[in-house]
Amino acid sequence: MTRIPLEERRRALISAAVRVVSREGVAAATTRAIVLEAGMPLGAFHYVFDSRDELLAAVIDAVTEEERLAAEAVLGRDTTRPPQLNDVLSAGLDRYIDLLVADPTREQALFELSLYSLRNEALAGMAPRQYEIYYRSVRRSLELAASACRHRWDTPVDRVAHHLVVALDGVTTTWLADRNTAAARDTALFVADSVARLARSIDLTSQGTHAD
Amino acid sequence: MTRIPLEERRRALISAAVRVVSREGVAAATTRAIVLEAGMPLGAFHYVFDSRDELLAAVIDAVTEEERLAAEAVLGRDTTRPPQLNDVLSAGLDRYIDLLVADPTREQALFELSLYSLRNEALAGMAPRQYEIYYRSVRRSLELAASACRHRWDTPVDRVAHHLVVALDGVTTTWLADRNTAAARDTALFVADSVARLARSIDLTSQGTHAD
DNA sequence: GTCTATAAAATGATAGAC
DNA sequence: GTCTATCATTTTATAGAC
Repeated sequence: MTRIPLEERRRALISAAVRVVSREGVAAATTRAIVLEAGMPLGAFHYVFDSRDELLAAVIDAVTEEERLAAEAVLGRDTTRPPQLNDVLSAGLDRYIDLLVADPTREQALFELSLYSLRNEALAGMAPRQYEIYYRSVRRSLELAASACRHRWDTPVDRVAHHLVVALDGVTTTWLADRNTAAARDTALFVADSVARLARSIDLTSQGTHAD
Repeated sequence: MTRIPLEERRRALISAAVRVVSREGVAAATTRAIVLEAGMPLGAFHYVFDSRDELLAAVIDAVTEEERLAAEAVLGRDTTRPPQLNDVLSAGLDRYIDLLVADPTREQALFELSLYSLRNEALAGMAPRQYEIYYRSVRRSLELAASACRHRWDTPVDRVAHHLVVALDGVTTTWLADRNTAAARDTALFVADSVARLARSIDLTSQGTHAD
């Protein structure tokens, strides 16, 4: 038969695994289900990966990278460019909720993979790395947002980023459970206002939202 | 052999399942592992439950009730009774983080069970019920806290409770991944201050934290 | 009711023909 | 390299002896 390059097969298997995990969960992502999704024979799996866990590690890396790109697209660029920082943050959070509602199983898969890695010694260290990337990505977006609104962060931006990732995670897990979109958006607005208080205007030292 | 009452056996199996799920995760909580933990023969499992999923549903109910009691103990009663609402909230959140750090696998198990129920039709409806209980429990604690501090909530307390459950969930998932306790406590403080702004003093209409 | 033995199905991984 | 066939385990659930 025609030989398929190793890298191509690897990408195909990771891509198939992402779809299966998202659609049916980590538990259902068996080697059989994955190769079926990829249209490969079962034996082909071990051309590339030594074990299922080795594939899942690659899957975590792949979805983390996708999530990073999505986060920067959602929080980073803003077409309307409103002057108020809380409006920028609120718009970003609202767009994240749009993504969540549009594809709930994807966000659920991220949590399942993260929790799975915490239970598995072979995947130790994946979760801290995954979240380090989230923090960095959100921090970068916060710096851009403040800059665009002519604000500066009074609180170290690392801490602000941590607050925001906590809020994103919490909104996601609660919405996945209760599907109350109105409540999620209401909390997003509260978070945007609260976080915006941690910055002040560059232009006028005594103006803008005061710190206390 | 001596006959064991059905209810007693049921309690023993649920209790054993809680320990196994907490210690090793939902995936490892097989019927074999559970009856081994309970010191029963494999066949005894089906005296009580028709299936593994039926047991897991009972487990979710049990841990949700335990979590409700823990939440009210943590956020509700406060021995020092400080006058400032943000201090009461901050102390409550700090005590929750103490519990999380002391027994991380327990909190992880709650998420695993919740996500598992979302993937399984036989357990449909468990997650919304679980979170409804959390919301009610936190709302009750918020009412007590405000009352003790002679404050009233400007925002409907249902919404405040939702904000707080989001924060608790987010602090938990991020800490489980990165184990950064200092960052978790820092965000807890930020949440306490932000949430406290949603209430104002009963005594003086124009005093207390203003709403905007 | 109790519990051993086993059925029936699914899984990760591999052997071996081509 | 490719892929079928199969191994060895593990799983839920049940049958049947006592």
